[in-house]
Amino acid sequence: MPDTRAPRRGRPTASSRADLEDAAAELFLERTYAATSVADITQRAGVSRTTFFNYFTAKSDVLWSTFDTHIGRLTECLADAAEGTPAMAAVRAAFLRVVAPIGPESVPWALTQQELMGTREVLESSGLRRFMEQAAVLRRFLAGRTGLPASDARVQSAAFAALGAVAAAAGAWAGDGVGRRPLRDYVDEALSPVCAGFDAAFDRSDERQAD
Amino acid sequence: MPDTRAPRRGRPTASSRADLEDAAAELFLERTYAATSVADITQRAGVSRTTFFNYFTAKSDVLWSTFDTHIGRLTECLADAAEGTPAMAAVRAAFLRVVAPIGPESVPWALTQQELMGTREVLESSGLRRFMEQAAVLRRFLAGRTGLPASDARVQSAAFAALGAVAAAAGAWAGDGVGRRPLRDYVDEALSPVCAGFDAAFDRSDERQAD
DNA sequence: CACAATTGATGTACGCGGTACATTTATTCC
DNA sequence: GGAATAAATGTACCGCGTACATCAATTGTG
Repeated sequence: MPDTRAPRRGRPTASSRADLEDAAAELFLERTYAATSVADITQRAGVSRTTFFNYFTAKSDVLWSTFDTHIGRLTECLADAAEGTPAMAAVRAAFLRVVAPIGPESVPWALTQQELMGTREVLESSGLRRFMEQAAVLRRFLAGRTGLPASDARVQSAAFAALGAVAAAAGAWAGDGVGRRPLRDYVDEALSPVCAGFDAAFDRSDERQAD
Repeated sequence: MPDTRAPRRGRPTASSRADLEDAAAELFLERTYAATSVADITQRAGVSRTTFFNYFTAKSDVLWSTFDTHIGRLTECLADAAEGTPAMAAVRAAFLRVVAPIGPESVPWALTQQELMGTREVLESSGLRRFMEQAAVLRRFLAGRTGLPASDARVQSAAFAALGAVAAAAGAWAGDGVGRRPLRDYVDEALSPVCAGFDAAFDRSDERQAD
């Protein structure tokens, strides 16, 4: 985003996130993620180790670069959702907007080549922080829409279920070969039944609350 | 479990997991989790740093000791589930069995005193590995019961939703004060709607599959 | 009782991730 | 030609986790 065409003040950036990502991807493929140190990455990219941490907050962030750029829009996409629609339907719409710009070509390597890179374990431990962050976003939204507390079990279940569906969709998307359709289609299919089911459940709870 | 009353062969254990847990709990309360090093813990417990890693594989494991001892039973409890019952009903029954022995008194400190100990963040990053492990267990079970592939979005959604409900229940349980009921009750309430909803959805998908 | 076998505890050394911070280099604005 | 700004570097450090060799205490056996 800071691709400010107009030259800003201080020293211009010599390297870029993309440079580091490329170098990292090469090395991960050559010797797996675990066997590649941050120093290795920066050495190949031709920068100092310190520079790496100017661009990423952790080694595992490299694997999540594309994800991180898109997922930030979830909050605003939720805010855009029409007031009248059921809560989970709004969640579904928001997710579809978020993943809309992700074409069939932009699959992260970390997903397609888990075994090769040995990233499965890291993806889990580092991905789950992100999972919880988005779960918190969804919980807040669902709480606002349903009137239930954010700590309510149904709210949390719905949030987790939605994220699980999206994760499953992403997995299927990455798993399909070159003939894969855009991610949006997978997410749509995965979320439909989940959202329908929970919206029905929330409706019932509304009735109960009205007592 | 290796509480073999009959004395085994080699040198007997001088310290114990419990000793280290106690020492750790003290220090976490005094200076938070982050500010406590493994060396601090072992020093207070009166053992060497190396010994810590004979009892735990990571510093964060201390927070999950009770959880880890119980959750291992999930797989067998699932296996015990009657064949005829719907898949998610079986999941619910299995979870209820797992948490049955957990009384109102055995709340882990890490949950009740998150702010004090500063464990929230660590609980997330270390807890999520466990979350995924159990999610995999549930996915395998649900896939077997429903005939769907373990990678199916509905299967994964159901697994995540169930775990989310259990997590929410545990949070509510820990959040309630001394008057809390046994964890079993919270889990029961949280899982009921989720399991009912997904079992219904799986039924519909069975019909569709029959086409 | 001596001695092997076993098993827990210790010490040492190291690699790596991540942080902090001071310093240098390159650019724009005045 | 400077300030001011911002990126890049160097250095030093801490703590987690691992590997591995060594020591210590116990049981069994001849």
